[in-house]
Amino acid sequence: MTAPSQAPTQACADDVVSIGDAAKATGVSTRALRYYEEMGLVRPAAHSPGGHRLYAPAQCARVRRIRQLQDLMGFNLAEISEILANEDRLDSLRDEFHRHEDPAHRLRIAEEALTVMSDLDARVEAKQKRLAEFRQAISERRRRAEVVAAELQQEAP
Amino acid sequence: MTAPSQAPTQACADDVVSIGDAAKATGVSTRALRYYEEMGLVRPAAHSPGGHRLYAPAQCARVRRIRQLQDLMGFNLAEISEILANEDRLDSLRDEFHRHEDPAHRLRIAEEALTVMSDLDARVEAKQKRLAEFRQAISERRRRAEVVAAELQQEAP
DNA sequence: GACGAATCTCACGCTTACGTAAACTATCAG
DNA sequence: CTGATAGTTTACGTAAGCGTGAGATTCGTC
Repeated sequence: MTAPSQAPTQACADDVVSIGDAAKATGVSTRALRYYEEMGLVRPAAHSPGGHRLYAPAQCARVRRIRQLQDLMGFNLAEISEILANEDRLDSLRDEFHRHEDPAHRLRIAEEALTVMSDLDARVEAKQKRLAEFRQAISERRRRAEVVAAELQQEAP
Repeated sequence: MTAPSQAPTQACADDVVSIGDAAKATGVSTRALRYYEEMGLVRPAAHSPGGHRLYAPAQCARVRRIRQLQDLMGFNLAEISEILANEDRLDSLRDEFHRHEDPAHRLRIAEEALTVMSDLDARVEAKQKRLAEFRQAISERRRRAEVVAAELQQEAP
């Protein structure tokens, strides 16, 4: 198993930053970082001997991803947790794929990846559909109003 | 001004129901109904002499609309409040439109309706756009995986 | 090694959207 | 008129997603 961004690896030792710098780099508060960790969303790449959290670029990217899913797409942390789990699974499947040569094995991996992506997609599709319907309803009323307005423009210019 | 679903009219006297029946009819709790009222989203059509809330079909429809915007589209009550205000405004513009014959006046009404609808649409468009981008990203990865899987199918059937 | 800044771990506070219990009152069947 | 049922207000409880100290440690710098 290899969930890259989430793995509790002892870090590449290099380019890890403190929680404060990670916060600045991602635009979230240190409190939020600790909260995400508590919720199992992002674990520091390592800890200093004294117990301070250390974040590698991968973790910062993960945090930015979390905010994206939150702010821009309106998922809650529970949903985000599942989505990230799926994405992590995809990454690990990629790794596994490249580590094996056997076509039959690769096929099984590719197929699992496809189901995971279907799951991800379905999750979003539902949300998107509602919005599309809503916009449809608005745009219909809008077109009718535009026709009326155009007619009135002719009548009383 | 005529905001149909929201007007504190003394009701059509007919077919108004108690809060309990309104709750059953809309699928929300009585607590939620009182909360929506407190937040200024839905006012009962009338009250019984003893002070009990009475809901007409229009209010029930409004409540269902609220849940739709909440559950299916992920708006919070503050946003919903604004959306409903816009929709109420559209309704009252419709009424006003039909009460006046003057083309110039009608044109002004139609134009305001158009701006209100633009506002409503813009609100949703942003949300929808994010979701579309997300799905796009997924479907690209998906297509690549499908190609790989197809190739492997050939190789090891 | 000392000192200020940054982190650490509790731990309580805040907002949203209600749930839930308490103590009364209104409505309706009989 | 009498319950039983349903409704009313008031008010505290809850889960999510952090904000904000408090008091103790640790880090980086001189």
